[in-house]
Amino acid sequence: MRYSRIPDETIRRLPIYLRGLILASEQDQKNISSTNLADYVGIFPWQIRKDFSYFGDFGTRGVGYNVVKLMKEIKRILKLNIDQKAALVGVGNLGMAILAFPGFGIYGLDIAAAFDVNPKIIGRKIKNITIENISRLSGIKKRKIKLAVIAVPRKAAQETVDVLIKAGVRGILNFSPCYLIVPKKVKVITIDISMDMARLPYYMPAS
Amino acid sequence: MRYSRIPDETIRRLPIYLRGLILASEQDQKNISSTNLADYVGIFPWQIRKDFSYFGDFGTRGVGYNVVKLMKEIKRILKLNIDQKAALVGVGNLGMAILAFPGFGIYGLDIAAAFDVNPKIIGRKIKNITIENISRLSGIKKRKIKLAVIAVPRKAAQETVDVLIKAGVRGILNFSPCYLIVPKKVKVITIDISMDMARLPYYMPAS
DNA sequence: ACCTGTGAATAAGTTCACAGCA
DNA sequence: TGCTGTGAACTTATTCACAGGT
Repeated sequence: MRYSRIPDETIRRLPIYLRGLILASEQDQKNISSTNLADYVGIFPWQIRKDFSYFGDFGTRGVGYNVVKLMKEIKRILKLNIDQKAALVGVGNLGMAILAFPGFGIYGLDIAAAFDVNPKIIGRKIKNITIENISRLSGIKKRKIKLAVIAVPRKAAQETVDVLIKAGVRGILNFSPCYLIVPKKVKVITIDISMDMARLPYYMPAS
Repeated sequence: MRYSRIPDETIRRLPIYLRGLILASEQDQKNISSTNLADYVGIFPWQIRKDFSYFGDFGTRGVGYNVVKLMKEIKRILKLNIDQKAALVGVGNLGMAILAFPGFGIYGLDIAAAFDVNPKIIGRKIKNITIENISRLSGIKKRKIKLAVIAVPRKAAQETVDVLIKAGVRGILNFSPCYLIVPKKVKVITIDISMDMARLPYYMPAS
C-alpha cells in the first residue's frame, strides 16, 4: 500500500492529526491508539490507520503510536520540519487578524513580512513585523520566502499573485473570493469565508 | 439522475458558481454556457453541467443558462432565498474582521448580533451591531437566529457551541482550531487557517 | 487481549462520449 | 452548428474484516 499515490484527502487530514497529537501530548500521553486519537479529532480509527499506512509502519501492534514520534513523522511528510516563512499581502481587517493570529507556530509557520498599499499603515509595527510598501514585494525573493497569504480586495488579487509568483512564491493561501490563474508549479488554497457560511443553511432542517 | 442523492461536493461548488454568475451579470451577460462559466470559476464544463443536472434542467440546448434564473435556482437550493441571520461569538481580531467583512451580502447572509466576554468592548458599535455581553447569548432564540460564527479561544469553543445549540442554532461556522461535538441535527463547518496553510509546503517542489 | 496494517469490497465522485433538442 | 443532459466507464476514497505482531 505504501508505494501507491497518496490521496489528497489524506494530506488534508494530516494537520488535523497533528492538532490532536498536540492535545494528547499536553495531557502527557506517551502512546496513543487510533481509537484514542479518533476521540480527539473526530475521524474514524480505521481511516486514521489507513492514512498512516501510506507512509510506513508508524505504530506498534498491541500498543499504538508513540505521540512524539508520530508528530515528527507528520511534520516531515508535510515538510514542516524546516521552518517555513510566509509573506502577508494586504493588512486590512482580515490581514491584521492573520498577523496577530497565534496559531501558526505549532506548524512551524511564521509570518515574516507584511505588505500593504495604504500609506497610513506602512511603517507600523505589529508583533515584530513592520508593514512595508507593496512596491517592495519582489524583494521577498532574497529573503527566501516561499509562502504567501493574500488578503487583498478581489480586484487586486490576480495581479498580486502574479507579482508573488515572479518573486519566487510557490504556495499561496488566498482569502480573496475569486479564482486565481497560476502555473502548475504553484499551489493555491482558497479560503472564502462567506462561501463556507453559505453552505450551512442547506444542511439545516427546515425550521 | 435527478432523483439520486446529491453529492456533498456538488453542494460545496454551488456557492462558487454563484460567485461566477455574479461576475458574469456584472458584465451584463444574459446567458452563459458551461464552458463560459468554467472560465470564471476554474471548474470543468462537464462537472458544471453534471452538478446542475442533479436538480433539474436549468439550461437551454444550443444556448446555455440564463444567468439570473440560474442564480435564483442556486439560491433556492442552498436555502439562501430567505435572508439568513447569524450571530457572531467572539469579537477579537478575527471576530472584528468578520464583523467588518463585506462579502456576506451577496449570499443573503447577515451578521445580526455579536457577543463577547470582554467588558472593554461590550457596548461598542460596529457596522450597526452593538457588541453584547455573552451572558445574553441564549436570547438569540427569540430573534430567530439559526446560524452562528464562533471566533473564540479554543478552550471556550465547546461550551460556546453547547449554549448556541440550546439557543436553537443549527449551523455553525467554527474558526477555533478544534473538533466540536454536536448532535446530528447541527451542521458545523470548521475553518482552520493555520491548518490550511500547513498543507501548502507539501505541494511545493523542493527548492 | 489489544491494536496495527492492509487487501478486498464498497461507496463516492469525476470524466467521457454522445444522444437529443434549439 | 452549438450546447445541454446523462448513462456508462473510470478514478478516487472509505469502510470492512481479519491476519499478524506485542
